[in-house]
Amino acid sequence: MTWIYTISDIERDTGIAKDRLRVWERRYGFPLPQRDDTQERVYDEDQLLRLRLIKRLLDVGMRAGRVVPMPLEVLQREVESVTTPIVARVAAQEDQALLAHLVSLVKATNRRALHQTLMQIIAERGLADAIEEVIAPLGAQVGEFWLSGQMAIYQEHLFTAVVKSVLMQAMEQLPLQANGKPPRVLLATLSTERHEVGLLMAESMFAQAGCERLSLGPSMPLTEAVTACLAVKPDIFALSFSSQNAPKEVLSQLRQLRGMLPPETEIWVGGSAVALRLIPDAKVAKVFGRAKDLRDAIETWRIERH
Amino acid sequence: MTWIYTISDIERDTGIAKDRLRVWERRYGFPLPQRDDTQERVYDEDQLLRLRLIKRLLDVGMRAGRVVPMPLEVLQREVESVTTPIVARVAAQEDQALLAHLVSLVKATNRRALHQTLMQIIAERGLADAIEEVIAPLGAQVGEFWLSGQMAIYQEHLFTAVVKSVLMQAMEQLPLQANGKPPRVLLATLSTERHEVGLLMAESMFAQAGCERLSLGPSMPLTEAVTACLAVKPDIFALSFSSQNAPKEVLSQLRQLRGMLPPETEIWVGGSAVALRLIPDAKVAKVFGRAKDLRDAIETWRIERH
DNA sequence: ATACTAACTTGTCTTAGACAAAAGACAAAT
DNA sequence: ATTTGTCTTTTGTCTAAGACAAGTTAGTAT
Repeated sequence: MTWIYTISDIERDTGIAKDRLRVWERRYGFPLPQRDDTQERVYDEDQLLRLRLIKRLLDVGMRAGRVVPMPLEVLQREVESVTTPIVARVAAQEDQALLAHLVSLVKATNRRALHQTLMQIIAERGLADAIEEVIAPLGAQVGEFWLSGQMAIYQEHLFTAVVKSVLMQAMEQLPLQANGKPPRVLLATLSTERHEVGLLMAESMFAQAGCERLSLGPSMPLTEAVTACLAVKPDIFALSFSSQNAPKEVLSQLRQLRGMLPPETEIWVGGSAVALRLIPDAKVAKVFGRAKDLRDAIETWRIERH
Repeated sequence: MTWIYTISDIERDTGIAKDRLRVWERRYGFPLPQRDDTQERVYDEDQLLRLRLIKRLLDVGMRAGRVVPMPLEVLQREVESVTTPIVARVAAQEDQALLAHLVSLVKATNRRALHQTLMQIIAERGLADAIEEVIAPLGAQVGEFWLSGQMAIYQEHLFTAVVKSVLMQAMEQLPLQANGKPPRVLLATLSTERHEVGLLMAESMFAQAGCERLSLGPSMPLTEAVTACLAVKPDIFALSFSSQNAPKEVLSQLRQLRGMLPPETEIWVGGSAVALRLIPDAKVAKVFGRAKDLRDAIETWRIERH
């Protein structure tokens, strides 16, 4: 069975806006969908696949004029060359076997075993190290497998669901007396963001450090995030942006936020969004590339402020 | 300081598509934004506020032509009159005080106390009863408070975050030997859906009943949900639709699903979406209005099939 | 009352042109 | 050799008004 898609379906699936799809068609000649009886665009499976790869390459900063007209094989080659080095350097040598095992559990949709194994790793290494050394690298690897078609989206979702459950459970099991120390942190993702795991990993790092934390969960409208921040008055407002976000949007939202929040509230951001590497001056927000940096930054904050 | 918004900001914040905003302007004369120096629409705080209320009334099934032109005061009155009766009938008399207390914890953004109290209630009543008697009614009440403006969105998010954590934790703590019984259930929400709590409550009910369950979490693209279903071959595919979904979309997605899935896979749906009340025949999907019905249905399924 | 048809509502699609912001290219200045 | 400034190209999103398919309501006939 082969499926067909409307322009809305494609937008929902790939995150590429309708206007953008139409203008690509006009300018680059791709995608050139069929039309139905009322002249409306009808896309096929192949086009969806290509568009997913295109989105991924745009997300890492390539330009539309170069990427959009590429045939499927070239796209696959490009994506591979972009992602392979990431996966390779993401985990320590000695954990590669463990990662392979965990990946196999995801592929077998073995929820129970995956959950147990991850909980055990957290028990052995501690929450922060488990995230840095195993969970984050595993997430990167699962993402790459999904992209290259070696893993179905539902398996990636399953993985995400298990990780969420594991992290929440692990945070609840942290010793209680460690909680409530400064800095006070408010966590959220803004409304364009659909990925919650990055935020949970950040929250876990704060929890491990004993910070007093309050997570609003995913998808807060910008204005509401500001309201929350003014009410809660945290020391730090922590945000997570996945690579699915348009760089433009990320920067504009961060600038708006910085303008609306009182200057004494620090903004810390993390995640895989490219835009974060482009934030020019630290006056807007403090950017974190790796979980480890977050741990150090909390230490530094405490030394400086207390 | 008063903020202004572009049409994109408004779309992001309210979830109303740009096309829709423009056509409302043309047809109903609202919102009539100012224009900037390049003739682009500039919305103000008041318009955003009105649009948020309008969206809520549309979500409960009112028609655009009636709602969109309403002035602010009328909108507020309408919202109030819609929500009050719902809250009144939602919980048993003897739990009203408890609910009021829990609401006060949400309003005080007291995450810790809320979490502890809910866990305690689950320990006393069991997961299923706690959901039916306390968590679901509380959710309804929080939703209505949010709707009527007595509670900020961030407080609703906070509540949601705590409930997610509580339910996940509670499910993990269920006795292991109770798991693995039929029916096998696959759970998901489709890609338009942003609300995860309804799904988690459903999952909890299945978990309490000892069903073998696999949750794909929120926001699965329709075609991927089908792929997952064909791979996992569950007895039941359970879906949750919140009221934020356009009724049109819900019905069309359910019809598509029913067409794509093998007939022996039952489709069970629940949630606050208005469209669910319109599903005419049980051939498309089995609809659940209350958590209790789900419990009964699992029993019935077991008797009929085993 | 019920069923059927007709009229109205409403959201989303269509077209093509315009333009601002970002990125790239390249020369001049430090 | 790097930085700085300017010019050009790229790219996404805005604009307009029209069309139409589903869904909803109203009206008529049975």
